[in-house]
Amino acid sequence: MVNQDDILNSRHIKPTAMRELVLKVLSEQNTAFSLADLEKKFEKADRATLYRTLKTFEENKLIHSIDDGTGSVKYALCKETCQCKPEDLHVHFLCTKCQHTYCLNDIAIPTISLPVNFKLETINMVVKGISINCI
Amino acid sequence: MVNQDDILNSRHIKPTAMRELVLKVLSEQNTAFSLADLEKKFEKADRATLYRTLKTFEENKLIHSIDDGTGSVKYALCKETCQCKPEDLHVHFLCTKCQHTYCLNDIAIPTISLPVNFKLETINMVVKGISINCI
DNA sequence: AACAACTTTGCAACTCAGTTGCATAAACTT
DNA sequence: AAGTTTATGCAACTGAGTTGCAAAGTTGTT
Repeated sequence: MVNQDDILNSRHIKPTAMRELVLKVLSEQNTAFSLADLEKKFEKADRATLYRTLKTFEENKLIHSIDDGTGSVKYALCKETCQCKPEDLHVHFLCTKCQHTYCLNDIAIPTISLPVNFKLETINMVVKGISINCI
Repeated sequence: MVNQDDILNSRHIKPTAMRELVLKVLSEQNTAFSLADLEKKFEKADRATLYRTLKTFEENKLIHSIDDGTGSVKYALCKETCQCKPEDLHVHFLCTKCQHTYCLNDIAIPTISLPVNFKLETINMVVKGISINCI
């Protein structure tokens, strides 16, 4: 098993106790995680600290954020090699019943040919529907 | 020119003075419009009324909503024939400089082959980058 | 035209996600 | 160990979205 500190260091994030705990929780999830979800896991931690921890992780590409339209931004761990460039991006799936958001890591976002007057930077693609667990 | 009331009636929305005004403003835009944008256009109208007007329009598929990740949902007129089914959907473009969101009506959302355990209902696809007007 | 029934509007208030300032605590530097 | 930088905790605020309720407007019936 890979050491949490190694992961943090490899992304140039100083490993603090708080950050190790947050990383641990994130790596135990199989669906994306909101700030509110995270708060529930840490009865005694401060919302602002968790918020800034997520921001730090995101800035350093340890996690990526997903805007799934539920009103709260969710986060999920990036793959080790991820640089969050367009070619690294994948599709996300939001279950409209349980509100869980899944990373479909194996489904790359299709290439789009934009009109010439638009220059692409990134793409957010969220498929919504029902996950079989919820039928 | 098509009559506002005819448009409202064709979507089974009772034409009131307020709704005609909102529809008029919406049809004059070439980018998607948020509730806050709408408020600015009507110094004296109430936010809740505008909010409910947009909701009514959306429920009746006169407009569609776009979650572009800016934190405020935007709205744009549907094409006459639109029923907001997956095959009616198009890609949206958010300019990260001016925050305007464009409907790319001619770019349909590509078909995705989902894992068998997910049943598709709808897709939100937002391409982000710079519009040439903003360079 | 007058009445009742229903719909829309305006006002006020509230929720919740996200965010920031500031003081304290912890970690790092020499 | 002293001083500098960085992270954390608390409090407070912003802004989008939303709801309850009463007043105003609309529609249908006689």
